[in-house]
Amino acid sequence: MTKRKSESLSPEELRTHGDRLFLSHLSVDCVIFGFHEGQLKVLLLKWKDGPWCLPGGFVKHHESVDYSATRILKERTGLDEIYLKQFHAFGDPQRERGKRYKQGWIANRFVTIGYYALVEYSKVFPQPDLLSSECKWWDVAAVPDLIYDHKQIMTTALETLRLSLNDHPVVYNLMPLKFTMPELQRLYETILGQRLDRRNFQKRMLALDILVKLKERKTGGAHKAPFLYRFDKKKYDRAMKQGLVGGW
Amino acid sequence: MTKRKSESLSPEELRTHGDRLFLSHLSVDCVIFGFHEGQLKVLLLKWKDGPWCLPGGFVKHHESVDYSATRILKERTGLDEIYLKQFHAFGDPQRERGKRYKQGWIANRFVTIGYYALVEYSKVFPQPDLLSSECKWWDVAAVPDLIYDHKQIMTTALETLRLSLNDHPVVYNLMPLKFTMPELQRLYETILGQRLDRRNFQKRMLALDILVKLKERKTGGAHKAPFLYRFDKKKYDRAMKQGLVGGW
DNA sequence: ATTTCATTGTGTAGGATATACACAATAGTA
DNA sequence: TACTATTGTGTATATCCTACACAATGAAAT
Repeated sequence: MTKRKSESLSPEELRTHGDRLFLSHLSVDCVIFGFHEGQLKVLLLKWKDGPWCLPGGFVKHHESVDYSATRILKERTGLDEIYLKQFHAFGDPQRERGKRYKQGWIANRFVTIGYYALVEYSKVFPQPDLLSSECKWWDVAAVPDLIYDHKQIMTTALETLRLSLNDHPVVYNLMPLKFTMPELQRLYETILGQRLDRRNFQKRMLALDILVKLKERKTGGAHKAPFLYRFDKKKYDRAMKQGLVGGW
Repeated sequence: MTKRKSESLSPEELRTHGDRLFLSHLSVDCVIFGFHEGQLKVLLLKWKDGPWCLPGGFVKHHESVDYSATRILKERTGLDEIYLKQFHAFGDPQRERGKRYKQGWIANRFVTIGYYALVEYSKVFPQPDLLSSECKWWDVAAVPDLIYDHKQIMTTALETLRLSLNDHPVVYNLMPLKFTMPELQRLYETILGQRLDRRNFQKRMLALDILVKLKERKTGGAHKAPFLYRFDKKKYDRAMKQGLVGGW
């Protein structure tokens, strides 16, 4: 095994001899969530002349899988230091049925490891990769047909996010620096797929003791100006570590 | 690619040419939990002339990863139809440092997918595999040094189990058909690593509405004979599906 | 300038749930 | 027969969750 390999492959080389650079049979797919104008969004790629799919990639020979996910994320969004969490591996041999490539390395069976990312919408500049013609945000509620089992991967990611909301206030990573309580509530509601009581929501959020109420209000809206809040990063980090309730 | 391959390999063939039967770079490890005499147990293998490790194996070319885990479990415990859950993939390139094999297929880097299983102790007849000399239960609190990152894999499994206890009454799979409330409490306590109040525990368990109190008592103990309980499978299954509390 | 209206800010009462704690009953043992 | 560790059951309190009401406000409509 040579010590160093070419650090990049052409699309053609990838198809035929991806194993020069990457582990065989293993891929990574990222479900990248954002939040904008009251809607939960997910970042999708469109293959040249083909279907939509999740941004994904492969694992280099001497690279950790976590790092692969980070790298893919960086390539697609330009973002570093993102909240990124592995949530499930998808290992059905039929998961890629209908694959377009019948030959070469790329035609192999791939087990894919799913990660979801929470990013601040406004900071992202979507970038298609070499095999793609488009890279853009979609409303979670309105994603088109996706390739292979990518729809299921997305659904599982959302499900995981929804559950983790119970014990971890992960939404920090989706919100801008300053935000109003109604905006935060909208985010919870889209993730949970359920309306929440405005007053109880506020009480619950404040009880977490991770928010700071600012003096400013958000003006420009057509009604009473809501206060702005920001996260108290220290308290937020502590809450993330400890978990929220416990149950036992 | 030939359609059918030999369904088994000798240990030597596995070392040198495992890829005839298995996917490269991918393995499965199982953390098999049991409960006996008030202690949470985990099933470990000992390599011939080597360290202890988790029961694991590889993924056949046309087999789902879930099935691989099921197969490995069956081989080690003789059990079918077991509660088995994927919990994390471990993909650090350094995770197998100190590997004994320097050559051949087995020397490759492996990303491993962790599953944990909950089994009824009394039904298990531990069986070593071809590479192992021993297969036996260890107290979770007293497992020896394990190979590679297997200790961390076990810890992560336990952590996952502990958290899932909050929303799913998974212990069904660890208990015998009939059991007493103190026995059930002992199980919760060992999983959680924490003492619980006897009276509140009972109330909480009964409130789940998944237990049936039997007329019989467990005799033979040195004190007041406790009642026996069993799970109401229907209600239990419903509780497993729905989750327990919700939070939101 | 005044009214309108959707929205925000804040509080309270009631119910459900969790926690802390006490005493009687009992099966084997001394 | 008394003793002891354990089990069965209940209650009072605090805490949390849920449902709901009313005043304040800022832009838009009149």
